[in-house]
Amino acid sequence: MDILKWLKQPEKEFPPHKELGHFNFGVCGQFIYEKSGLSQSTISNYLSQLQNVGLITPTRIGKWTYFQRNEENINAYLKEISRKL
Amino acid sequence: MDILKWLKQPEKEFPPHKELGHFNFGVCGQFIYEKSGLSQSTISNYLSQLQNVGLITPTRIGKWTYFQRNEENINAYLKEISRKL
DNA sequence: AGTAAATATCGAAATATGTCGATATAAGAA
DNA sequence: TTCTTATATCGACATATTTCGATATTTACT
Repeated sequence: MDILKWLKQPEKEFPPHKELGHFNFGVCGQFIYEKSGLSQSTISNYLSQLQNVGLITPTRIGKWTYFQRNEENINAYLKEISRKL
Repeated sequence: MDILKWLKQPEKEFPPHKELGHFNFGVCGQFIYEKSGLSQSTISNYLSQLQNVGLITPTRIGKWTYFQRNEENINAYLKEISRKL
């Protein structure tokens, strides 16, 4: 599952958001679900775990929730990994 | 389990090797086992998995097998992780 | 109020991982 | 050759992770 990777370049990986017209808040869950090939519940579960550990930040706008990378925490996590390895 | 981390600075983490007198080939499995608090079979299993994926390199000398970090592969792995994240 | 779309939650099943004890193998020492 | 020590392998079990379908919740639209 390459969700975090996809979120690096949303315009490259996903169709445009009809309502919003931009990716400033990341990508809506529906698109991630559709691209993933997994079930909606599985993806929702993934996304909420990524939220819980702080690697992505959700923004709800109307019916949609957009998910964007939290670069700060991702970098901190990478540093932690490189300390462990 | 911080085996890879321990192997970064063997002189700091382990007693000296009686027979060898240095850590040029890394640290013997026995010391890693003793420090770990896990069973010998578990540690041997860990070590062989780390070998299989190329993150450590074993050197058998007499009765002992010494394990050292494979910095090249560790760095490649870190890069791969940072691409995925 | 009623319906539809996006997302979240719950419980279950399948699979993977971590860990062990017992046993095997390899090498040096007696 | 036999014994001891270091390491590897095997089979089993417990726990964790992945994934699902069903259902609940939230929000907008009719």
